[in-house]
Amino acid sequence: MDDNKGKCPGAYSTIEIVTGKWKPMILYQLAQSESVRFNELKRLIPDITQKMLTSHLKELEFHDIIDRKVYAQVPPKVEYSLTEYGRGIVPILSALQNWGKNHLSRLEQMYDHEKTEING
Amino acid sequence: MDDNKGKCPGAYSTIEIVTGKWKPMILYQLAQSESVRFNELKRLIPDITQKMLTSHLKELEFHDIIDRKVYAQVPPKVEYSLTEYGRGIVPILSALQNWGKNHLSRLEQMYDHEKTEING
DNA sequence: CGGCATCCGGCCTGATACTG
DNA sequence: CAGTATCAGGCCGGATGCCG
Repeated sequence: MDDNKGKCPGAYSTIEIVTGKWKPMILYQLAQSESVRFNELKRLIPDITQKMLTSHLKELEFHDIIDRKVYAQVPPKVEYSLTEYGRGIVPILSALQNWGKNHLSRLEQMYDHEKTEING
Repeated sequence: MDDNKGKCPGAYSTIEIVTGKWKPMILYQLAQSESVRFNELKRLIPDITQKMLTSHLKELEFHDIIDRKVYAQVPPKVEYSLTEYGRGIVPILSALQNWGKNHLSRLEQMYDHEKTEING
C-alpha cells in the first residue's frame, strides 16, 4: 500500500467505484448471471430510478468493470455483464457483505439484549 | 434500507460505515498504531477539516468501530483507537487497497500504452 | 488541545416528461 | 425497450468563528 507520506491509501479508487447508493447491488446482480438486460436490472432493483441505473452503469462501464453490449434491432436490446476485470471486485463485495451481515446480526443481538434487560 | 426480500447483499451496512471521503484513511491511520490523538490524526491527514474529522470519528465511534478515550486534564487529551470489533474491518480495507492499487497501475499501463501509440 | 455552531456551495439523488 | 433532458431537493463536505 501507499506509504504514509503518499497519504491516500489506494482504497479510494475502489471506494469511488463501488460507492454510490446502488452500485454494490448492481454489481451483485451482474455477478449472479452471465448478462442482464437493462429492464431486468431495473426489475431486480425495484427502488432504483432509471436515471441512477443509467448513470451508474455508465460509470461502471467507463471503469471497465462492466461490459455493455448493444443489439441493433427493434425492439432495442442492451445487455450488461461483468468484465473479466470486473469479476475481481466480487471478492471485495463478498467481504463487504460478510462483514455487513456480521455487523447486522451484532446489532440485532445488542437490540435483543436491550429488550431482555427491559423485560427482565 | 437493506434487503429487498433478501436480494440486497449486506454490503450496504459496511459501505455506509466505510464510506465518507475520509473514513478509509482514518481507519487506515488508526490501524497503524495503538492509539492516535486528535491533532495527530489531523496531522496525518493534512487535507481533512476539523469538522469532517470530528464528525467521522463520531460516526465511527457510534458504530463501535473505534474507541474514544478522554483524559480529564489540562491540556485536554483525547485518544482514538480501533476497537477489537473495528479491527475486523482492516482486512476489508486491505482488499480495497490492493484492488485499488492494482486498478491504478492498470490505469497507468493504459496511459503509457496510449502515449506509446501516440509517440510511435 | 479538542472540539462545536453556523453558513454556504456543490454534488448526488430523485420525479417527471420526452425520444428513437 | 432503453434510454435522454430538465428541474428540484437534500445531504455532504468545506470555511470560518467561538468555547471549555
